[in-house]
Amino acid sequence: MAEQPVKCGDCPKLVTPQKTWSDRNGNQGRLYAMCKGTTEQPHPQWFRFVTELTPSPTLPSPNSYDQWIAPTESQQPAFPASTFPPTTCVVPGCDKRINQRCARHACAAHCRIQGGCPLAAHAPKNSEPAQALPATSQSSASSWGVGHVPIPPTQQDPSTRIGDANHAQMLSAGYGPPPPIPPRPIQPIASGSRPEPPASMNPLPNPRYASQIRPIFTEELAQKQELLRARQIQDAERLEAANRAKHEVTICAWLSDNEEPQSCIFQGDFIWPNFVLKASVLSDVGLVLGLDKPWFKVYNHARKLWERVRLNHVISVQGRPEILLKALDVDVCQDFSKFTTPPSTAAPHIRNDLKRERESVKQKGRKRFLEADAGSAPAPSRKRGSASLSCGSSTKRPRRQSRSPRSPSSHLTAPPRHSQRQVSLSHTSSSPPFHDNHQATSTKGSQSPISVSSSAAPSPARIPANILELTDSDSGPSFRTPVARHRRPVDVAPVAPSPPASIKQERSDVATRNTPRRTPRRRVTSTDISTFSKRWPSDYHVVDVATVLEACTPPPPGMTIARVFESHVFQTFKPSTFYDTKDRWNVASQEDRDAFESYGYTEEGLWSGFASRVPMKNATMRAARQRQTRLACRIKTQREEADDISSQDDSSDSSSSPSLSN
DNA sequence: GATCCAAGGCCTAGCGAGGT
DNA sequence: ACCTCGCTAGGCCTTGGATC
Repeated sequence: MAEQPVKCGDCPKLVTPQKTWSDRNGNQGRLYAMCKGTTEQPHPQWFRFVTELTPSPTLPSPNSYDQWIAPTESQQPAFPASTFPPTTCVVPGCDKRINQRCARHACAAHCRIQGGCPLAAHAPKNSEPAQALPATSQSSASSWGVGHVPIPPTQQDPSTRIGDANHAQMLSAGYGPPPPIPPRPIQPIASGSRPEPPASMNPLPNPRYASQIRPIFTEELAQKQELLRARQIQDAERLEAANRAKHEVTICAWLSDNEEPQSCIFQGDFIWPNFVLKASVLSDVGLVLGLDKPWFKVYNHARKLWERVRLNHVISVQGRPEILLKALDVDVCQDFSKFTTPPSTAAPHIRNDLKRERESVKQKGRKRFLEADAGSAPAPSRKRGSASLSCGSSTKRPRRQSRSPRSPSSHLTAPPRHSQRQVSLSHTSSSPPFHDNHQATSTKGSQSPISVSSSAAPSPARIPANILELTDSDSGPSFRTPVARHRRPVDVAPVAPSPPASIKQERSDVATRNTPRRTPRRRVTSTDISTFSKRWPSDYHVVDVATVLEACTPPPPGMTIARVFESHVFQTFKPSTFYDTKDRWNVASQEDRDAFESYGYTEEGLWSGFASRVPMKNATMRAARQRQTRLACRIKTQREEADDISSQDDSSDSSSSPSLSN
C-alpha cells in the first residue's frame, strides 16, 4: 500500500511517512511523519505516527468514531499519528478544513457553536476560550450523534484538559502530546471459510443496540411460555378430570318390584359433596315423578332404612358416593344386598392393594391367635365357665341392668320412631334431653353390694376430692397403666342437682385430674354412680344415642364432632367411646336397631341392653387377649410362689442345719 | 366372700387426609 | 413442615354376673 502524504501540523507542507527502523521504543516498522518546516520558515519538529487503516467489511467507514475503542496505555505510542483525526469538519455536511488542534475536530464555526475549545480562534464569542469546553470528546461526539467511547482521564488527550494554560502552547509548539487518541477499530472476526449465520441466529448483529433482546432470545422465550401455558392447561384438565373421577356419584333406582335397579353415574354437574336429586337426575335413572306425587324413597346407609324424601332433595355423598332410590310403591328390591354389603373380600393384590393386604395379614394373625386361644383355653368344664368365644352368640349371659335404674317418667310411652326423635330433639332447645335429671335412684342399683376396701375407709364425706381413689384389684392380676385415668367423683353432693354448666365443668375437672394411685382407696358403688349423672352411652337410651350419632356424622359445617356431641350429651367428648358406640351401632342389624328404638325411653331401650345384644366387632379378640394375659399372669404368679416356697425351704434348711449340726 | 370371666369404658399412640 | 381432625388399635381399668 502506498503511503499517502500527511499534512504537517505546523505548516502547509505535505510530509511523506517514513518507516521506523529502530526498535528502541518498540516501534520498529511503524510509519511516521516528521516535519521541521522549510528552510525559509523553520518550525519546531512536528512528529506523528501514521496508522494505516484498512477498510472493514462490516464497518461503514474508517471514520466511524463509534467503531473505535480507547487504546490502552501500552498500545498508545508516544506520538501517535494517522489520518485520524479527520482533516475536515466532523459536522455532517461541512467539509471545511479544520484546525488539527481543535479538540472537537470541527471547523471554527461549528466548534464555537458547540462551546468552543482551547484554541483562541475557536473561543465562543463573549466568553473566555477553553473554559467552557466539555473536556471530553464524547460530549461532542454525542451531540453530533456519534458514539465515542469514553476515554479515561488518564488517557485523555491532555490538550483537552480544562484550564491547562501551557497546554495550548505546547500543542502549538509541537511538543505536546498528540491530539485526541483515536481508539483502535474493532477488528472483525475473520470469517474464514465458515458461512455467516442467518441474521436471526446472530445474537449481536448490531452491537450498537446490544441491550435490545434479539429474536433468537424472544423466540425461545415465547416457546418456553407456550410450553408452560400448555402444561398449565394440561394440569388443569388433569386435575379436573381427577376431581370428576373422584367425585362421582352412582345412583341406583328400583322402579318396580323384583326388577333389577337402574344405575347411572354422575360426574361434575354438582358441587361436592352435596348432590341434588333433581327431576333431570331422577329421569335419567328412569324415576319419573308426577306433580301431585313428588315423593320417592332414599336409603339411609347410616340407619339402614328407607326414608321418604321430596323432589330436589339434597343428599351428602361424602363417604358413600352411592345413592339408592326406589319408587314409593316398590317393596321388594332385587339384589339389594349387593349394594349394602361391603366390597368383595377376595384376596387382595400384594402390590396394588397394600392396605387390604395388610388387613388380610392382620386377620390371619388374629385367626391363628384365636385358634391357639381356643386350644389353650380351659375347656368349659367349669360350670360357670360357659363363656364361649362366640361373643355374638345368643348363649351369652345377659348382664343385669342394675347400675342405672331408669325412671322413665315422661318417656314411658314410646311414640313412633319419628315422633320420638322429634321429641328428643325438641328437648335440646329447652333443656338438654339426654342430660341427667340427677334423680336419686334406687331399685336394683341400691341392692348391689357396696364393697368398701379392706382398710378402714373413711366416709365419702370425709374423702377429699383430690385424693379420691377408686378400688383396684389388689388381689387379682394388676393391670397398671401409666396414664391418669378418669375417676368418678363420689364426694359430690349426691342429690342436689346443680346447673348443667357446673356439672360439666366438674366432670371436666375430674377428667383431667391425675389421681395418685397409692392413696386410700374406696370402691365406687352403683349408688354413687347413679346419684351423680348418666354415663355415655350405657345410661342413655338407644333412641338418644342414635340421634347423637346421626347428628355427629357428619357434623354441620364449621362444627366438630366433639362440639356437636357435647351440645347433645352433657359429658366430655371421649373419642374412643364415641367411636366404639358408633361402631357398635353400625355393626348392629336393622332388626336390632328397630327393636331397641321401638322400646323408646323404657328400661329395655337402654343402650346397655343394646350393647349386651350387639357385641363389639373385635370383642372376641379382646376377650381372647384378656384370657391369655390372665393365663400368663397366673402362671407367673404360680412360679413366683413356687420359687418363694422353695427359697423358704432352702433357708429353713440352711437355718435348721446349723442347729442340727450343733 | 373369693375368684374368675366377660364386657364396657377410657386412655394413649399413631395414621392418614386435609388445611395452612 | 406443622397442625387439626377423624378414626383405629391396643391395652388397662372397672363393673357385675356366675360359680365355688
